[in-house]
Amino acid sequence: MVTIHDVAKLAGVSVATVSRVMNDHARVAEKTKTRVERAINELNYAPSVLGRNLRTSKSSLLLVLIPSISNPFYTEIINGIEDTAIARGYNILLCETDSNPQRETIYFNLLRNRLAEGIISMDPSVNKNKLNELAESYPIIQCSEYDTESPIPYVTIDSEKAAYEAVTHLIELGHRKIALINSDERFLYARQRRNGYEQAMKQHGLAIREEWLYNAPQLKFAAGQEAISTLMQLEDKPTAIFAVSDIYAIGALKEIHRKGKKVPEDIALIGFDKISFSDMACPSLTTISQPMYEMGRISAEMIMDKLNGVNVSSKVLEHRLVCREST
Amino acid sequence: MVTIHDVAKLAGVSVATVSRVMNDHARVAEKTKTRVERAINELNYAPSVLGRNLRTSKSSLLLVLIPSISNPFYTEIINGIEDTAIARGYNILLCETDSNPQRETIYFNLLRNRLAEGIISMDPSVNKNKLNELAESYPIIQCSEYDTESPIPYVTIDSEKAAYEAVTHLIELGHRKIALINSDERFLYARQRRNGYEQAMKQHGLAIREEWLYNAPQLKFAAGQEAISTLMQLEDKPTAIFAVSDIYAIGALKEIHRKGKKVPEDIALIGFDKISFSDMACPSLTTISQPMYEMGRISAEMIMDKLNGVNVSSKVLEHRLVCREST
DNA sequence: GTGAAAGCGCTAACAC
DNA sequence: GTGTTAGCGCTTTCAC
Repeated sequence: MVTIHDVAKLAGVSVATVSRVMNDHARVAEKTKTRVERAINELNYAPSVLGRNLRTSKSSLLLVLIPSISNPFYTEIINGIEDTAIARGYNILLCETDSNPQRETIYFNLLRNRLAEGIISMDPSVNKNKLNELAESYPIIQCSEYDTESPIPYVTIDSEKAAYEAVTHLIELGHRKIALINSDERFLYARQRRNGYEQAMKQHGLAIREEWLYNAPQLKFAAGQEAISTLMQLEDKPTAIFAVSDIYAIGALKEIHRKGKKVPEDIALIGFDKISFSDMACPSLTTISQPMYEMGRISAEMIMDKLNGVNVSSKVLEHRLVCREST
Repeated sequence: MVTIHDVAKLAGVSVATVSRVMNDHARVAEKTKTRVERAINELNYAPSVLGRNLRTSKSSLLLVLIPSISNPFYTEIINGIEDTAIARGYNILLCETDSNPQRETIYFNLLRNRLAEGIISMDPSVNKNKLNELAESYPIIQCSEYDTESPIPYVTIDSEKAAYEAVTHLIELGHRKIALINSDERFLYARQRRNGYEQAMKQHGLAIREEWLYNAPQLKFAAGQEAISTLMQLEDKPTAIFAVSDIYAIGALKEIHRKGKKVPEDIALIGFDKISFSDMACPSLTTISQPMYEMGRISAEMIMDKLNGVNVSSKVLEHRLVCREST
């Protein structure tokens, strides 16, 4: 491995001068600079991030915590984070937590070790206490999912309102029996979307039947399919379904077809997120569009502001109802 | 930040002893050990990866290079890599290259800096010269896409044979006019799958018409849709299509429906990869299944073997034709 | 069994 | 403008 010493030797200068050239700090004579740069090129020198970090406590690395890489919702957010971070000289360390506390600890330690400078967390099941503790010393932003009790700034949408609008859309189409396919209600967004659903139902004087409320165990297509199997066995079947994720909606769509029913004629269906595949489903999915890329971009900007000592405050972005063929 | 010195002070020992306890190296007196461990817990000490790496040139970090995080094909491979790596005490630094040479350089430097110990590359458009040069000094594995000219070990499938089987499947169903939706043929897999397509056609005495060969500019649903727009304008329309990625096939499916045609009655369609969406499409997609998770697992094992000085050799895994409703 | 000290590659304060 | 040097947090010889 070629070090700063090798470069200094070849250029006939001190390591300090090489360092100065690398970081173009103090004024270095044009001639010396050229000589050093030539040496750098000749040796194909790349400064050790390790040595530099150890000295400066800066790593230009951001930790991004996601529960699973397999959900297109997250990948779109990550695109936003990554573009923004890279433009400002930062890189991303993508950490799939799998909602596993042990993995979380590993990643948290990277932060405490100064290997990373801050965290953008999208993990709903993250250890909140630890995260709050960490947030006292390090820049942390929550993206999408957040903790109402915590002072950690977040970027999100108004899930309750969005859910309210989704269900209202179904009601306006004439539906009275509307089921909800929800996630695990340990998650804030799941509770919020349920609230939105209930509000819309109540406000229109519609009954909410316990049996129309389905909580999926995992964020997978299969969960949407299973939800339909359950709901279609009911005596009093729903005529419309609000799924809190496109993933569930797509699974549901598949299963409805398999049962020989039609969307939206027999059952209307609305999803949430507007993942790219939602437009490829047939019929294409009516859904609530989240500004995923934008959420990523803003999270990244917020954390880099924090890194620079700028005060940041939480942001709630706009969602949008996208009417397509499934309603 | 609490350092090894703080622990040493509190425990009333030297930093060397703390280090020994941390790495349970030399024999440390049971009593001293307990004392040190108590201090570690009390201070909530986590050793600095930076300091350690600088000293040992080990980071327990693996670089994973992918062109884009948005493709479910890659995410499934990453799951395999991650599970395997974590089980062996390694972590993943996921690097989205966007096929951008500048980003690649950043990530390559992480390796040269000893911030990462090895690379698993899935990037087909990676700078091959640089990668080969790097491979002389560092453990590198190519996953899925590889370079025939290079000595770098790889894990992949037999794309040519798989394509041959896919097309043969269509021919056996009675199709004579078969189109190919291919990727950019700069990529090896694209050339291989084209070869497989041509072999199958020739062997069955079928004509290959230039106009049935479509090369998509990007790996997006839209590319599959555009392919259909083009193919359906032909005078001599194909009756079946082999798409080298499920992404193209799903886009194609959508566009075929939009044009009021039916799959498989009017046009049969076969994809490649068996991404999770492929089963949610309607009709569900016939496709070539790649053992993505397995490819990831094996890549990770290979690179960790290399890290331990074990010799590794390239592996070609089995694919499988999965017949579903689109053919 | 434990401590002292060198040194990994780098930056920055201080000297000249 | 440039060089000398201390020291970031850690591991590992070498003494004792």
